[in-house]
Amino acid sequence: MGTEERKAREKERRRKQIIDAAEKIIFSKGLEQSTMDGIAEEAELSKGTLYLYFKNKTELYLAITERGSSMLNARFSKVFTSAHDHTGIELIRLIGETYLTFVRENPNYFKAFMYYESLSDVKELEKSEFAQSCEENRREALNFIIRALQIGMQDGTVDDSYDPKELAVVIWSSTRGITTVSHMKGVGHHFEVLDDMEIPVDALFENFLKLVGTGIATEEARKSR
Amino acid sequence: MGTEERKAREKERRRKQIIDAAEKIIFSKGLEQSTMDGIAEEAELSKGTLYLYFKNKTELYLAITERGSSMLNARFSKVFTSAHDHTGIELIRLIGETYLTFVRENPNYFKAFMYYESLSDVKELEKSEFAQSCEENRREALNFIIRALQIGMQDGTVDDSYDPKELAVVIWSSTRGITTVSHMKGVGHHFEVLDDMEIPVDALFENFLKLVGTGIATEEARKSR
DNA sequence: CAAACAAATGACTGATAGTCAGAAAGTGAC
DNA sequence: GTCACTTTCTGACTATCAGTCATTTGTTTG
Repeated sequence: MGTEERKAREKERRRKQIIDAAEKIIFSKGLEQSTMDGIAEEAELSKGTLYLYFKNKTELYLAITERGSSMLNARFSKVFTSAHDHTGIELIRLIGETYLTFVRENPNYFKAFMYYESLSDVKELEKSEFAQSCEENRREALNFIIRALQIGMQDGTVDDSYDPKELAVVIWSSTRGITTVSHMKGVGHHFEVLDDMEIPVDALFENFLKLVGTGIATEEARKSR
Repeated sequence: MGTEERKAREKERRRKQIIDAAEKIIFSKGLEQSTMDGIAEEAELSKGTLYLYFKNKTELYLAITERGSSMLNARFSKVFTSAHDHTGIELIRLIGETYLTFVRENPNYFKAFMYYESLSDVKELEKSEFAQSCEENRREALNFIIRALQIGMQDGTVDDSYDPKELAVVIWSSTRGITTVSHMKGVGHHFEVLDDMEIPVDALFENFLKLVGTGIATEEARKSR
């Protein structure tokens, strides 16, 4: 009998329903301004039920974060599956573009990422399945970059004097910095400097790609531009 | 009569006294776990008094953030005043090192920076003198980088095909990414990947510098390494 | 010294995260 | 169909804490 299965499925559906409601509320008002009562109402459930599915408010927000991070990874994955004839350095560029596009299209998920990274109650996080999954996604994302770099070192478009793992982390981190800034610019007040200087996000990203591109290119690749 | 002056001075002292207490409490327990009552007790004042000096809890934390950002800028400033015989690219390296060292020595201030950047209630921030000052500091920090780049373009250590302003923002942002990651590694749970891969923060930073160094170097500078 | 002003207090209020005893719904055996 | 049992859900309740404000305490000045 598939009762067990069905139960599990229904539990999943409830979970999704709650996350959906939470997203709707939190994405529109921000985490602080959102109440569990409000989310419960949106989900057409009582507050108590929310706590049957999520340990607390943070955990619920982490579920949203996890959803975002999985969406992002799915896009990274697509870069590899849908584009076979690219050089390593092109793949790196594509990954960067994918990231930036994601942040532009989903500023709220990125905000969730930022919140997640600002948490530091280690014990809380260690226990959370969602946080675990976020870490797993991060690991996977890094592997995409490592793969791209290795491809580049094979096809001669990436300087192989770097350790691919170390370089991957560097690229990942610095890209994260760029996306953070471009996110903040969208969100207002922050980084008025960019407006003062009249620097559009695109120019920022292009310069970053030029910098990274030049920085990791092989001698030959640099010359042939 | 210097009564007015003395009053102003005393007001400043109270302010400082409150920020000191807030720092002590918040740095030890984290923002969420800290209460205004607790801070008031530490400051040997009543809660009401806190609100005479700071509009709300966030504003008080912003004051701490501002303090941190000023400390950081003071260090940047020192790079320029205490080291005259450096090339542009060396200055860039020194600024990066200064930043990273600051984050290592003051993870709590950096955490405050991260919190600040996660805020997005624009109206709140626009009104805050502390947020304004943080933005001013950011502007100043960027100017240090721009100056270093211009020096480098003059002395031939930095590729002058970049726009110095744009490049400065790129360097600032990506460095921010690196420091964020190195901060997170210190704080635990986050970025276990780094441990798995056995990548120390120093290696990360060295690679980043190599990347940026190569990326912005002039043809000649690259050859002469 | 007393009136006027300024600074500080802490009891109070409102909001809300999180709990829990009990209601409602579902399940399955007879 | 109904009864005993399990699972899911509910919403009133509690504890906590940010922020307020009427009152008190301290200071200045004519």
